[in-house]
Order: sequence, then structure tokens, then C-alpha cells
Amino acid sequence: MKTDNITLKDIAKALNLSYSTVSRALKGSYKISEATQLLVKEYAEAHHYRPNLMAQSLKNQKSRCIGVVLCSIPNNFFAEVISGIESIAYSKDYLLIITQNLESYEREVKNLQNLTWRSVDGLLISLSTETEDVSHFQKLHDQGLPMVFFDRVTNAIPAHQVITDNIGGAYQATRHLIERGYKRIATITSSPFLSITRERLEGYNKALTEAGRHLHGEYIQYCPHGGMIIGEIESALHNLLQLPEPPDALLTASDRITIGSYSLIQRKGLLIPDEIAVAGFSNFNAPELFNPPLTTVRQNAFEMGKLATELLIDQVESKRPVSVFEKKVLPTELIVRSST
Amino acid sequence: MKTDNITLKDIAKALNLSYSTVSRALKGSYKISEATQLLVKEYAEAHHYRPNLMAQSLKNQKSRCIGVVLCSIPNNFFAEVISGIESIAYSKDYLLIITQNLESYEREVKNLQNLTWRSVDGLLISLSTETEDVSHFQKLHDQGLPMVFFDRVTNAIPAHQVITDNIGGAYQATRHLIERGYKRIATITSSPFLSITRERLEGYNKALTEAGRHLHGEYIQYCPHGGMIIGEIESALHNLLQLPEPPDALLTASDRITIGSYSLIQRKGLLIPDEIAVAGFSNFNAPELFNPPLTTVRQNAFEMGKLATELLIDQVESKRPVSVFEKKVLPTELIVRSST
DNA sequence: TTGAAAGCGGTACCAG
DNA sequence: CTGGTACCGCTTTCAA
Repeated sequence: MKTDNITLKDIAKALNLSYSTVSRALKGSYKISEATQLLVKEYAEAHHYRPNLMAQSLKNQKSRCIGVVLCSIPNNFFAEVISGIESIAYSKDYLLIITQNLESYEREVKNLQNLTWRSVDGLLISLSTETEDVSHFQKLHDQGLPMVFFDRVTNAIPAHQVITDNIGGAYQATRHLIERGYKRIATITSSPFLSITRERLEGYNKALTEAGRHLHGEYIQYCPHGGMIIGEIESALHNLLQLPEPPDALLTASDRITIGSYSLIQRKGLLIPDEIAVAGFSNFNAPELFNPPLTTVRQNAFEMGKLATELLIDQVESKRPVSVFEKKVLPTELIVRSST
Repeated sequence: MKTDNITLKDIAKALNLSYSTVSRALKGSYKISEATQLLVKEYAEAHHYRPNLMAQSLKNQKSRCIGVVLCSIPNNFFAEVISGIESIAYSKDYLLIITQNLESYEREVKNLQNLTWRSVDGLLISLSTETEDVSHFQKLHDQGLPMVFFDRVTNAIPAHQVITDNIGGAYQATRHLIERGYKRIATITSSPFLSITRERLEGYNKALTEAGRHLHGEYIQYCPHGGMIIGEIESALHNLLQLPEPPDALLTASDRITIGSYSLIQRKGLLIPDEIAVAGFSNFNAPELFNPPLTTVRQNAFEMGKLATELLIDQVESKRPVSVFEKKVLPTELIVRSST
């Protein structure tokens, strides 16, 4: 398109200045006289001058773009995270480049290549369920590309992390189930590679151990694709209900798994919570409208997106390389409803 | 960051060629000997050469970026649209720049400035509820920036449109309510500025008229912010229930309004569908889990995103200016559940 | 068929 | 304080 935007040269010509002067005046460099500075700025303002970002990028090797790596945009949790990311990016004049990998390692790698090719200034990353090897990120990290991990993180790479208190959230939910008197509390969780899986299991186990419960490993079921494939959830549930002593309560460890399980349980005609209670991690908009209203562990996804983006932009704009990395942990909220 | 990417010059130096030759060889220009072409291509391949996009952009005035203008990312409908957009953009090597305006005209304008400043190659647009005047888009359109409108479109600007069969969807849902025997069918709809509002009302009215029903205007309630503000829905509902003859059925015209109304109705203790039936436009993931399961008009949001993006990229890459504009209309799906 | 060089729109270094 | 100029990496015209 022909934006017909005014350029530095145009200003220089109009004002009879060299364009290096104009450039400096515009960024308020102290070596320029007040008078010229004002002159230039006013002219620029009046003519709606905006620096050409492509030129700036080329020169500075900075694009003012942030790359986002995640599994699925329409997933409620991530959609809210993105919204948080956008809110900060907007206010700091960064633009987002969002990629989704649908839980495929291969696509994660390919998306990453695209993003770096685009020379993003930094990366916000939540790993795919298939991702065990993080060397593709490691390589970029070694080259000095700022990155912040959120939600599904890795400790293999020293970087800022923003996560939910997964241990606490799962612990709290499991305790709640114990207190309600449920005896055999099973859990359906995501891929064992994921940090969130490990942490949520830890919370779950902690609550059970504290209560002196010892449950067979069979009460823990994994979905290698995080419930992306509905059959995974189906067979997980099937395995649980097949047990000689089937569970009387279920903790589901992610949005997709929660909805999927709930739906399948209903379809099987099991009564919730009488035959099986359900509590789950979920950022679904309206769990109170469910039948029965669903007990959820809610994460502050919007805040997570905001925090991660703030950390990232700080790092991108920091003069000296960042070497101390923060790990922000956001609290979860257990909302008890009648499914438990 | 230091991507340490190999450049044209590097190749030229290594191969003892001028870099114009290398450039031409790489894009398979016919004026280059087979031999050199092969040589260059192989070397480039082997060394993972990728052209610097910032340089290319600067030179070609093309960024391979698509700007997306919409109201809210976490809104289910739009999240699905974005997913569709991403799927095409990914396959054609375009990147997305997504902005959300939270139904604010002012923010829509500011986002647009950002996008054009970024020199996106094209725009995918769904208007905010506040947008009555589209001159900010018109101006860009006049400058030749390709744009495709989806969902909330305007006829003031000649451009491709991808929409849902809103008339048909609302008509079908309203007919369904009539056939079920409901007498006073009210509707809560979005901002009167929006194309979707007008069309859905048209379908609603058509069904009523065909059935020989004449309803007072009071049975139509608007939410100027599309339900972004919950109070809007509250007062709309309040107005309806206050009527001397309150409605016995309700058609809600958007995702947010549907969920909001459902929730409020429940909170008021009204029985659905006995005291009031509800059917609504919604791309919510699991309306079958609701209590009672919700009758919905579902749109093919993913497909909408895909189609719009295909149209846009075709236009962006077309050699000659496009002058014939398509209007793609996607079918809706009425899924009857027990709320009606 | 290939090479040299201008230029896209900035930034920043070096002189003056 | 200001001007001149090289350069970021690539495309493209003009000459050879």
C-alpha cells in the first residue's frame, strides 16, 4: 500500500536541516538546541510523522514484536492469557505474533523458526504437551533472545517464569474432596512431560498422604495430548471406572480434560456428585451454569499474561543482560459448587 | 539478539559471486545460469539461509503481516475465528498481529493506527459495537490497503465480506420457538449499529410476521456494548420481565448476551424453559452441560476465519487491484436442547 | 549471464 | 550544536 507517510528526509528538506539533525531532534537528544528541537517536533507533529518501523527495525535489529508460543488459541485459559498479554503489549507499543501448535512438538518447532525469522524481540512460551526436549528454545536462549515461560514451563532453561500455584491448587481441591468424605479420589491429568502435570500431581499426592490415604497408581490417569484427542479422556475415564473399586471422586487437571470428563460422565448416565464427584482446573466462563454447577480451580490467566509480558518487555529493554530470573507464582481460587 | 544469520553477502563472498547474482539465483530468476543457480541454492540450503525479512519489508514495502481487528480475544466466537485465521496464515507464511478494542471505538481507531504504522499487508476486520463511522477504515481502503470484513461488517466500504447467515439463523431459532408454542418471544440483541444486530432482528421479525404475530417494540432490547457491560443485559432483562405481559421465550443474539442472560435468569430463580424458554447465538464449548442444556444457534467461526484470511491473502498477492468483491455467507446450525 | 550501484528510511559515528 | 556519511540486508535498474 502507499501510506504516503512523511519521512525524515521530507522534514529535513522542508526545514532546511540535515536529516541527522532531524533524527536527533525527534528523539530529544540533548545535543540539539531547544529551538531546532521544537521546530522539528512541531513540524513532525503537524504532519503526523511516524518513523518507519521497518527501517528502524532493520537498523536497530529490533522489531517491537513479541512472539507467543502456545498450544491453542480458543482454549479458554490461553485466550484469557493472550488477552492479558495484549493489554500490556498495547500499552507499551509492542505487537504480538501469536502461534499455536495444537500440542504438536513438530509444529512448535516450525512456529519457532517462523518467529525467529521474523526477528521477534522476545518470546512468551507455554510448552506443548509433546515437548520433552527444549533444545530449540535453548539455542535461541544461548543467542541471547529474551524469553519468559508461563504456565507450562521448563527448568532446563534459566529464564523468568510465571506460573500458577499448581501444587496449592491441586492440594486445596483434593483436600476439599477428602473433607467432603470421598474415599477414592482419582485424577485425570495431562502429559507427564508438563510442569503443570507434575505440580498438580504433587499437590494431589500431598493432600492424600497427609490424610493417610494410599492410592494405587491406577487412580492416576494421563492424557498425553492434554485431552486434545477426546479418545484419551474417554479411555482414561474408562480405566478408572473399570477398577475393582472405582473412584467416587475425580480431580481433572486441565480445562479440556475437565469439560471432556464432565461431558463423558454425564453421557454415561452417572450421577454427579452422588455416584462420582468432580472438581477440576478450569477457566471456563460459566461453570455455575453447568448441571450440576461445577467445582473449579480457577487460575488468574489474564494476570499471568500481563505479568509474563511485563517481565519480558523489561528484559528486552534492559541495557544489561538479565541474569537473575524471577519465578512468579499466582494463587489459584477454589470455587466450590455442587459437583462435589 | 544476535541471530547470526547468514546473509546474501556471506553467500556471495563464499561463492565468489556478486550479491545481486545471489539474490537473483535464489528467487529462480530466469536470467541466471542453471549452474550458478544450483550452486547458490545448495549453498543457501546447506547454511540455512533465510532472507532478512526486515530488509525485504523495507525494500518491498510488504511485511507479510496481517492485522486483525476485533473486540475481544477471549470471546469464544472470536477465539475460534482467530484459530481459523491462524491456520491459513501459518500455511501461507503470514504472521498475525491481533488487536482487541473491547468494543471501544476509540481503541479501535488507535489499534488501527498501530497496525498501519506496522505496515501490515492487509486487514481482517470485525467492527466494534460502538463503531458507526467507518471513515478510519475508508481512508486506508482508499489508499489501497486490502481488507476483508467478517461477522460485523459494513456495506459502506466495498470489500470482501464473510458473514454468517444471521437472518436465517435467527429466523430458524424464532420459528423453532413459535412451533414449540411460545407466544411472546422477546429478543435481547447487541448494538443497533452492527450488521449482525440488524440481520438477526430481520430473521426474528420475519419469523414472527410469517406466523402472524405482532409484537410491541418493547420485546426487543438492545445492549449498546454487546453485553460487555453486564448491567446492560441486566436492565434489558429487567425491562422485559417488567412488561405487563412478560415474554415466555427469549432469543439472545450473541455469545456474551446469551451467557449473561442465562445466568441472570437462573439467579432470579426463573424456571427454564417452563417460565421462560431461552435460545441463543452461542459458540460456547459445552452448552449441553448447562442446566438445562441450552438451545443454541452455532456459527462456524473457524471456517469464517479461514475464508476471510484466504480472501485477504489472495487480494494481497493479486497483481491487479481487486474490484469484484465477494460476500460469503456461512450457514448456521440450530441445535435444539431442553432450554426451549 | 553477471556485476556495480542506488535506494528503501532510519541511526550513529566522525568531523567541524 | 549541526552536517556528512556509512551502513542495516535486500531488490532492481543499468551497464558490461
